[in-house]
Amino acid sequence: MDFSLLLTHLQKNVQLSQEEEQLFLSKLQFKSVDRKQFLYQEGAIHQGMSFVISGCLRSYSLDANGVEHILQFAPPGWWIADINSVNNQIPSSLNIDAIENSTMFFLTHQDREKLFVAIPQLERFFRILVENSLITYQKRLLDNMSLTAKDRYQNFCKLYPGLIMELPQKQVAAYIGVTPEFLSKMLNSKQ
Amino acid sequence: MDFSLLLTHLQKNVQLSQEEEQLFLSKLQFKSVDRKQFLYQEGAIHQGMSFVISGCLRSYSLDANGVEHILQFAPPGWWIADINSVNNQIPSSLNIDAIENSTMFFLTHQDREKLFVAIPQLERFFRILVENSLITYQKRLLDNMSLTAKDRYQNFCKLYPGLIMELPQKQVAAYIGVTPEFLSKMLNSKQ
DNA sequence: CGCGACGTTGATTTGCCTCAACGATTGTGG
DNA sequence: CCACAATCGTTGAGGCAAATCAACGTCGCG
Repeated sequence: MDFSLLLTHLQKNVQLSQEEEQLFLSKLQFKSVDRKQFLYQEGAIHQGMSFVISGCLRSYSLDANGVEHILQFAPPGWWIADINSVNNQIPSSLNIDAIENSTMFFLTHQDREKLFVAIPQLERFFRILVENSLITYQKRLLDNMSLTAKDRYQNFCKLYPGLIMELPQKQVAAYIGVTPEFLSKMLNSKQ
Repeated sequence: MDFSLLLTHLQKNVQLSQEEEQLFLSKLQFKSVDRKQFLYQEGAIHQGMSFVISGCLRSYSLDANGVEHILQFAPPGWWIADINSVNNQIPSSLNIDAIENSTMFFLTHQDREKLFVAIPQLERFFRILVENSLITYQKRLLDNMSLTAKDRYQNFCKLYPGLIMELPQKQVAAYIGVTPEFLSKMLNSKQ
């Protein structure tokens, strides 16, 4: 099992002792999800969060008309979860599925709570993680309120520079908040 | 100095010893900001976060055309800050000002960091706080992508039930992401 | 009182959506 | 290995939600 990606990520933010590190890693469950398969679906109570090792996951909701709106992509090195469902143990309004065949480390809510008691620094790690996440969502919300679709597309290209190549256009459209048709016209119109 | 609102808020999430509680409170600076005055402006490096005791603050950005987009209202019992500027000590892209004459407890980034070392449970408190905040921003983002202005308005009424009464309509418009003119027409059209 | 901020209303415009049709590509089973 | 279905991107015609611009009434406040 290759923990190097996760450990690098961890050590960038906090320092754990050998024992703490081992305890943390021991709680992780390896999972793999094939392309187009769900990790969790809307309506289910999601049991934990995933740290993606390979492939790519996404979380999205379906609106009243059945249209997908993508909240997040999770390429390797990213965490993904429906925090609301996991933390409060309530049915999720999100779907999480794999865009490509993917592998991940999975941490249940219960295990995470136990780890927080045993390893206070881990709580610090997740606080930092979530604060950074909050910053990006606040920025994205303001961008959605103030920018045109074209500008949001360019922002997307910067945020996920590697991803833009290998992602179907309709996924990008569902992320920046336009229809696939409109994105197509936008990209093919001069200027 | 009346800490009761803050202490209630704190005790709902974590248990601190008497000494820890005192240490925490000792780091808070009382501030008051008059109506229409800034706590911090765009371009400045924001120094900390505020817990509102009375009145109401707001954070917002100005877009390329000078239009305001409101990220958050903070009535009594709410925290407000530009986390990105505070955490990373970079110039803010947000303004924070007072809608009404307001009072608050102010906690600097430096003091908060010191407190996290002395009181691990406080790090837990803020992790929980930020996770809940993240949940609401994720929901708001999805709402912005999938709902009509009318539905967003109704959501707003639920989220800030007391506030809707005393808030100028144009502030509500700047929060839900429509022009004041359109909100006016929306509210005055039957159905 | 008079000014400035706010809400209202109307005419017009526009960014983006809807629906529909049609190639191109992919992948899958016979 | 080919045939067919499914998925995706493209393009066009038309429609709608919301923006823009402008004018005007009202109110609170210095």
